Amino acid sequence: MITLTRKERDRQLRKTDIIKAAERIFALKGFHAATMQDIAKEAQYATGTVYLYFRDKDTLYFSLVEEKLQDLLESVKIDIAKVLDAEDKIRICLDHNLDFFEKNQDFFRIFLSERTKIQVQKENKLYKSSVLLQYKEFIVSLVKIGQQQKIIRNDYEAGQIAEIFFSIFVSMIIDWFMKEPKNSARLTNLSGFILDVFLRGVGRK
Amino acid sequence: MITLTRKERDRQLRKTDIIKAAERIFALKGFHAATMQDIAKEAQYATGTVYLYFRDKDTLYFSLVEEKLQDLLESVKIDIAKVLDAEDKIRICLDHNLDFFEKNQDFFRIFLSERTKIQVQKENKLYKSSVLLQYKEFIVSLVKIGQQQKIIRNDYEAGQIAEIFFSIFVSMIIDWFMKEPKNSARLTNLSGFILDVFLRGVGRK
DNA sequence: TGTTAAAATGAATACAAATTCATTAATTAT
DNA sequence: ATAATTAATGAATTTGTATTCATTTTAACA
Repeated sequence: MITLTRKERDRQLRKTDIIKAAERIFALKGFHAATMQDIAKEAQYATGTVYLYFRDKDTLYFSLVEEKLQDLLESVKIDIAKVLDAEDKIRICLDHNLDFFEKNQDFFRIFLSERTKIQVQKENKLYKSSVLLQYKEFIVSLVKIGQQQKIIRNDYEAGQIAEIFFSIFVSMIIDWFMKEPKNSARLTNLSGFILDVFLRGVGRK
Repeated sequence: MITLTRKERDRQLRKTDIIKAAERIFALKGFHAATMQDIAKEAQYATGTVYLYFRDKDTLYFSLVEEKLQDLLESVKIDIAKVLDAEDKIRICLDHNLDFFEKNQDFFRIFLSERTKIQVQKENKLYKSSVLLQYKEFIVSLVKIGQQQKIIRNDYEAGQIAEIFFSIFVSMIIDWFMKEPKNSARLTNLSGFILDVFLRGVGRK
């Protein structure tokens, strides 16, 4: 049975190769303008080969989003469990995200366009990005911990506050990406600023 | 020459009809999945007729975005000029936007997907959504007024703060849209909450 | 009311790209 | 080493839809 396992591993490696290529192409051209040929070429395979690993273009796209987000979410969860203080948890979550997206700029572009979609209909199948939902749920849970520990107001809904937290840091990443020359400063340097704005606002006093 | 003018007016009316139909279809299906046939049908014209009014699909799409945003921006600017206090200006801007997007929910979906793009390449032509840029510039100018009047911190860049303001209110609109049953409460009711979070943050103290 | 011009139609065309599949190459087993 | 199995190839097929244009309908005008 060792043979089977190695085969499986090989197959997985090739899938990952294709996903990496797809990531670059989708980020560069967007979902529709990216062709399966582009992706195959980038991955150094023939067009048909991609179809041996992914049923169709949608499946490839969703596998990519799910896999990446899953990785991010898992690693954030592990690190967050190490501390008890809510503000620390939030800071760690933020740092992790900033670090992740700095290292995965291609994926960030894809992530951005996914953010508002959540689900996509094709024929009679309905693909839901369950990980994106989990991701959002996770942030809500963080906010709730903050509310319990009294560092976050509880006269506002946790869902709304989570949405605000999320949108602030996403907007700061966008802002960072826009600036030339890229990679001038580390994105993680913004973590203090973002947390400050989130907790204390931008008011003068 | 009266004939010519009336003709022009008629033509404009038909263009607006088509834009309204396009708005519904693009919002429902997204740019790529929306077909020119869908749009023509929705506008109660034949497919070819649409092409008598808009060169191609991209042009139709951009006309729609530009026209709508232009309207919003103009009306906000007019109302804002009526007051001098920065916080009043910001509140009016907010109210206007919330009211506008509540009344133009289809357009909001389109707006969302435009937000991060700004420009689109087709063949050798480059379409820039200049109004979206103007819109963002306008918010930056509001923030600067706030900084001058000392209600907004000036140790942060106006551009960044504008991005934050923008993203907070967009995220609150998304949140409102998600909630069922729709239209439960007026979106404009959120204006106080948003302004509060923006200026004072979500911290407990 | 008949003639001409403008507008609308929608089937036909063009084209791009997703997907398939008969063929070829590479691996594995004997 | 050879056969059998599995993987890869990429040209051909299929599909979907933007765009065109010959024809029909409507409006303008005398």
